[in-house]
Amino acid sequence: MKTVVKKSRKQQIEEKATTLFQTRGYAATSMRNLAQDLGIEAASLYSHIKSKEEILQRICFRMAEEFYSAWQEVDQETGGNAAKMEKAMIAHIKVITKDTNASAVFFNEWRHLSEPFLSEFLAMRDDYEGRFKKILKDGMATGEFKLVDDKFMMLTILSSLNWTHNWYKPDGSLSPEEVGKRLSGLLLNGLNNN
Amino acid sequence: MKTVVKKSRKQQIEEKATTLFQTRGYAATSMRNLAQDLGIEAASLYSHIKSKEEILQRICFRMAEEFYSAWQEVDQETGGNAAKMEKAMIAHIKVITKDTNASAVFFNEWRHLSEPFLSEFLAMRDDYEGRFKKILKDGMATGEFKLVDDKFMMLTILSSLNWTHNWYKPDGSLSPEEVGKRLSGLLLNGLNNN
DNA sequence: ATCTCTTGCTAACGAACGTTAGTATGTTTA
DNA sequence: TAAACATACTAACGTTCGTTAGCAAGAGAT
Repeated sequence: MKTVVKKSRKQQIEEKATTLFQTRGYAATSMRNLAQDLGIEAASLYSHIKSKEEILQRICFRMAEEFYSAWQEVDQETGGNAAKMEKAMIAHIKVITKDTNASAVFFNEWRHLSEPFLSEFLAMRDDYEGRFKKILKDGMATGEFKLVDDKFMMLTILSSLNWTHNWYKPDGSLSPEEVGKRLSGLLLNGLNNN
Repeated sequence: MKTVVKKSRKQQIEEKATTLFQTRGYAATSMRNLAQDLGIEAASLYSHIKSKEEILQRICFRMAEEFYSAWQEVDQETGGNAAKMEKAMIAHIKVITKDTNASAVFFNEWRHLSEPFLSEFLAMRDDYEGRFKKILKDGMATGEFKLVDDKFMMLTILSSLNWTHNWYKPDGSLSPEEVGKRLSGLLLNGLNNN
């Protein structure tokens, strides 16, 4: 026996929109496209949502929240900075892989947010990136890490992590943890066989 | 004395469009936006170009050509696969940093190409990615590289490289070569201090 | 002097856009 | 049973979109 949890219409709209925004992009997705995919008229959407941009806002800020709450796991790590970095990378990957469509929208479509949401979004991103930089700086101070430009390094790490939404398949052989471990192993120890 | 090379109007249009496509996205950039930035009327654009999409096509395929011709340098490398990989990464970074705006369009807006251009574009991308995978496979066969999933590794490398267009500033302190060397050093040897 | 090329204009086209108003119907709650 | 809510409709709004037609003026080439 399985219990069917009924999704609210608003949630259904958000999910279809996420898929559409991911494949066609926010600006190239029309409300009529979205309505058609749901089998209703475009005007009917407005019984459930306030505007097209509201959908984008909800997607972007929900993802931001998920990245933030996943970080709690990282703060509990008491080992060294290498261990902490690995935890951070795995936590980050877990969030991305849980919903690759929403992640794609989060990473690619945020620029279509209007003010003040855009500024708020960018401030959160800066803060989040700062957390990675802090681990790097701490690890360099203790000698765990090589001395590199922390911003450069942070961008390299995050770009590798953030790209996973483009190729990760939930039905594939790799679990999110496994992907995170491999990525951290790679970035921390390199490809060369020493 | 300096010689002023007069740019054709078509070229000027392409350059302004590149900047606009990069900041607002292709779909969210209107021909009236573009015309206004050039100080003319939207209809006047059509004395020089056939369509909005033609501009996107020219940007995308010009960049593709540049990535391909930069690869010649890589094929001349006679050292090991680690050296070859470094050459490939530097060549790739050089192309990106030469025009970060066009690179951004190339990486983010190609999906708005219509057929048959979209298929042609994707085929080229597959081929290009295959070249990186080949170096990885060869290097793993000779024992230079650790045994990893070559596709996974290729995606990680290219995502790190391709993100540079987002932060590289030509007037900064790092030359393209320097960026490429640091990135390859990082990915080949890792961050850990051994 | 004529022709062609470049460059730009005004006016307008049909289509698509996001959104609102007003209404109807069935379902849940009080 | 009545009120409230959820859901969807038709019709239409004002705006913007990419693009075309037709015309005009200046520059360079023959």
